[in-house]
Amino acid sequence: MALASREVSPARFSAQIRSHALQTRIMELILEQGLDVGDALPTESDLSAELGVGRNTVRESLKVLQALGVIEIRHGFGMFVAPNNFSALVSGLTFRGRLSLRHKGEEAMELIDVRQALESGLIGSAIDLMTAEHLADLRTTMEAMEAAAAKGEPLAEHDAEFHRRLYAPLNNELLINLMDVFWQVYRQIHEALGSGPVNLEEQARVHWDIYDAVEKKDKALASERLQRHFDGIRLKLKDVASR
Amino acid sequence: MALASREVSPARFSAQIRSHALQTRIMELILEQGLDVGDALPTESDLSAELGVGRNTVRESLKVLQALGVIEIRHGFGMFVAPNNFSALVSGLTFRGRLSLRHKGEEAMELIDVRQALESGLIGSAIDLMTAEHLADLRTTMEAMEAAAAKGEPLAEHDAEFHRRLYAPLNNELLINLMDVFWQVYRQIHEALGSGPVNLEEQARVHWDIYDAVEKKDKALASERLQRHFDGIRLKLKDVASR
DNA sequence: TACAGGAGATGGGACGTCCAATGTCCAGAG
DNA sequence: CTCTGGACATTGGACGTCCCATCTCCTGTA
Repeated sequence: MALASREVSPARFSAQIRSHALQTRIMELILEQGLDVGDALPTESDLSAELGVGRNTVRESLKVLQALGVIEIRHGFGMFVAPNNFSALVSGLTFRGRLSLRHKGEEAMELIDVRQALESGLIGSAIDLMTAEHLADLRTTMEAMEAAAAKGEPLAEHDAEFHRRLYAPLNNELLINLMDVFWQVYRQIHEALGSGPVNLEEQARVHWDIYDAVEKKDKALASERLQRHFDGIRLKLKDVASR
Repeated sequence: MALASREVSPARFSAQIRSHALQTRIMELILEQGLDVGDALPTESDLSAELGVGRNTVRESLKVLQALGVIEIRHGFGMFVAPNNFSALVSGLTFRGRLSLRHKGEEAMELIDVRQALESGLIGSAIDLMTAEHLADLRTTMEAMEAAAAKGEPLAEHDAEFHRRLYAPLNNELLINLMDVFWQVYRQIHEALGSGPVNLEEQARVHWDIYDAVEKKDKALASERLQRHFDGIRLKLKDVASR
């Protein structure tokens, strides 16, 4: 990590800078005009005229903003300031992860590490803030997961829901979104590579263990069991990557 | 491959799905052809022909992939699989943060929460893995920060560098990138709102405190001081947002 | 050998044209 | 009067063409 300065030709990114500038101008325009989530943007033609660039160019920027979750584009209707949406990251990160799996799956593993750090780092606060209602929600999710496991259905959705609800007490939408992103990336990578044999009951049991620890408000135990959960995921990933 | 299911997509998001599909096709193409970081993609014209869509359309997708950090586009030369790059998230997150700051600054605060959770949750592992060399790097950064503070220069860069190096031992690039993103977003939001009076010496001192705890390998103390650091940031943000 | 500059390739961008999806609104049926 | 269906305007989606801007590489000259 000694290399502090990556060699960069000065003009090498001029084009990127220009197009990034256009995106920024559009965002500034939204902010300056006081538009809020759900409000409509000017039409493509208007923007094109207002910004003094061709419609194609403005469209490229708009597509980027859409991909970044800044705006929502609805064919035949208009463009609107988008509600919080991090699905953008999923594509990029998934690509990254899959690309890395060609080598040793390092990046995919890093992703799990970050997820683990976030979750086991925050479980304590989540337990502190957890109400009976939150706990009931969590239990409901677990029961659904168990039922799905018994029927041999995939647990993916229930798994995601469990983690979402586990941290709902923190009332931190950014966190939920981030964890969702990580989770989706993991799932997509796993899907793309074809999952090995999965033990649904085992999966459900691990989650029940976590739930029990949370119910008992035993932070240390919950944290440790989360760690175990992620260790399992890591192992699965390593197995897939080594093929 | 190219599935013939060109059936009607009556969904409200058919357009989004179509354009997302194109992006995915390009990424699949990269993965299938075994391209690695730095390798060149086909030219825009080739892609346009190969994918059976117009050049403008393919360009829109390519711009998105560029924004997502998947590819790097160099004017007059070609397009290449990009090295890890998270600058994309910065735009989206910054916009989000500024949008929310107009109201209550919730999301900016959430961002701090996530950062705090990540950092104070991972400081333990970082300390475990920290070598003498890492520590020396950290100290160098601190000395630079102190010098800057003495000269009345802004500490922003040194601050970022400190946090980067603090977690370098984990050898997790994704984590470093994420923290960088958060830091940049925070800084941009702060800039956009105009920062209040800052006490440079105080800022440097807080970081020295953290450094001392790390040097002593006192995980609990380091974690606590990190918490204090973020509490300070949170306070500053609240102050700015309330004006 | 070194440097300047041209050639060729490639992305950047602008229009213009037409297609497709969506919401609105009005006419006509009941 | 109410409801329904279709015409219509609006707006984004896509494509083709043309030309410009920029880069790398190679050639030729000093």
